[in-house]
Amino acid sequence: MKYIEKLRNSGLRPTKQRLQICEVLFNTEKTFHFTINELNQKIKRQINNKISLATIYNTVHAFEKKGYLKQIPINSNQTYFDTNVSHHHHFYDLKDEKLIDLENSDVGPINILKKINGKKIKSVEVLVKLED
Amino acid sequence: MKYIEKLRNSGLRPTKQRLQICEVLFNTEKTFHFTINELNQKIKRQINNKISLATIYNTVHAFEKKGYLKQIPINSNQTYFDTNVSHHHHFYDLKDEKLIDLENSDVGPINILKKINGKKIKSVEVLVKLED
DNA sequence: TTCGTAGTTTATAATGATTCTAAATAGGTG
DNA sequence: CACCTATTTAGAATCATTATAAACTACGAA
Repeated sequence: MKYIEKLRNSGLRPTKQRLQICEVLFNTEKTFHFTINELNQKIKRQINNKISLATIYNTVHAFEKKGYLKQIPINSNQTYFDTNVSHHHHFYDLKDEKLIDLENSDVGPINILKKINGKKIKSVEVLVKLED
Repeated sequence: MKYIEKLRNSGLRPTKQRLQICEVLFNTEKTFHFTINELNQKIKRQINNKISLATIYNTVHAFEKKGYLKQIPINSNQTYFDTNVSHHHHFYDLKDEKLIDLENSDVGPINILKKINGKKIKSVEVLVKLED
């Protein structure tokens, strides 16, 4: 299994549940956006197996801490995650409530002119809201 | 009262509660960021009067719909609002969990090169995460 | 291989923000 | 004033997320 090393290298034991979640999240050409609830549905369908919601929350948060997933800053009642952890941005379609990737190369360079004393910039994220 | 017309013009009846909330939100030099919970505390202190939480939620959402308040896109368990409705951006201090305004003029022009068919750009918001 | 221990998983309860409900109250118009 | 509708309210309901505590598992050491 190709995910065993990945997990071990981050200090996460490669358990059955984590490997199955890896399959669902990373064993695909495309990256995608999801909520915990959507992921739960996808696991049930794809792995044909139920993993406890608590485990899914734990695992997603562990993966996020290790940099395998990114949280997307958006106002929603649910938290959105992204399997694309490269530096990029998002469109948010207000009508369809859908996220669309906006690659870094599709946004001109962003220059933050203001500095905050004693703080470093960790990330710069752009959210472009779309309407019809 | 200077807020009566403002409310009436948006089709909102100028009730005692709404006027008091206006006082707390807009009767100040400075704009600020708040959660519903923080607003509730501020009302209790400043107006020395309790307004039902349901009313505060209703009013804040009504004001947001009318463009008197803006929701700030950020991942938090609580929703943040901003009394500064001009086009601007935010720093988010990850350690202190505090928002700081980033004026439009402090960010170079942002050029979105990708277009989505049939959709117009409604807003472009930048979130700059800060660490120590 | 077996053991021991710390890491994981799980069902379920708890939490906390937000929304809903239904009854009481208040604005505004005739 | 009289009426009708918008608004307020306390409290219940909802829903995502987190905590709990018991059962289970990975894995290094003996």
